[in-house]
Amino acid sequence: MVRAPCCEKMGLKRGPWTAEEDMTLVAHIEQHGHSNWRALPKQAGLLRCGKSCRLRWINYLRPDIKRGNFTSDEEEAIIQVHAMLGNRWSTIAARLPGRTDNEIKNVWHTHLKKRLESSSKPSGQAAPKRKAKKPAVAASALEGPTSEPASSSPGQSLSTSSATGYSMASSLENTGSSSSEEFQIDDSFWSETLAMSADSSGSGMESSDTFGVDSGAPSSSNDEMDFWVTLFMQASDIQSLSQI
DNA sequence: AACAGCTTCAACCGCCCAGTC
DNA sequence: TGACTGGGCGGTTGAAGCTGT
Repeated sequence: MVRAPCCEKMGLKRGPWTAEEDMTLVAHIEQHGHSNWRALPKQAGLLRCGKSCRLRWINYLRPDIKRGNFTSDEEEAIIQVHAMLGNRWSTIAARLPGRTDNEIKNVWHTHLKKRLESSSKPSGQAAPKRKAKKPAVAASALEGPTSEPASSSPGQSLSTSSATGYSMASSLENTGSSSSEEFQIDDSFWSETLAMSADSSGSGMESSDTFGVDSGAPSSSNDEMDFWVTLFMQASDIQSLSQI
């Protein structure tokens, strides 16, 4: 089967988006929506392929995007869900309102993965050479309504302070672990968790929307995912209770 | 001050899957 | 039923910025 290339390369622009292109794209989507990504750039007069437009919109221009550093709660959530699901970035992103899969992926590879790796090593060789530093680069490029000045200050660690006012659901806040503590799954976790899941099965588990997110995804395909996420969150509650 | 090395992140690539004809 | 299309996802890349020497 001959598959057409995702977009004709000829004459299409690549690379960083200009503010003008951003404005054009946003204006077009606000006016017409994005029912057809492939046709969109032509309709909007953009010399970009549809995929590129989609990516730009999803990862950067969407009005509900939350920019700026990740809160420690968000980081914890990523670590925890990643521990269960692996590199299911879109699924993880669905649990973090305003965050994109791409952003989460980047944070994972640049911060969290190293953090976990270093924590698993013998103490002493852990810390990255440098502290996290700059504000989000591109956020400053786009003076959009949702771009907020990255709240980082020199020397700010990767467990970012949040100026967003956003906080994760209390289930995470109650885990009793500070942001610097690493999440670990031990045997007691699974025994407690599985026991609990047996109890709760069929008895109306809490909404799968543990983070207060409406992922918008049809439940059928995400049932399994939701199950594990919910399971995990409940287990977190168990652990926090046991620490009281 | 200049340079090299490192880090970050926006953007691209290619594959897969679901929907449509 | 199979071909085809469009959208979505995860992995990777490379330019820009930052830090250390």
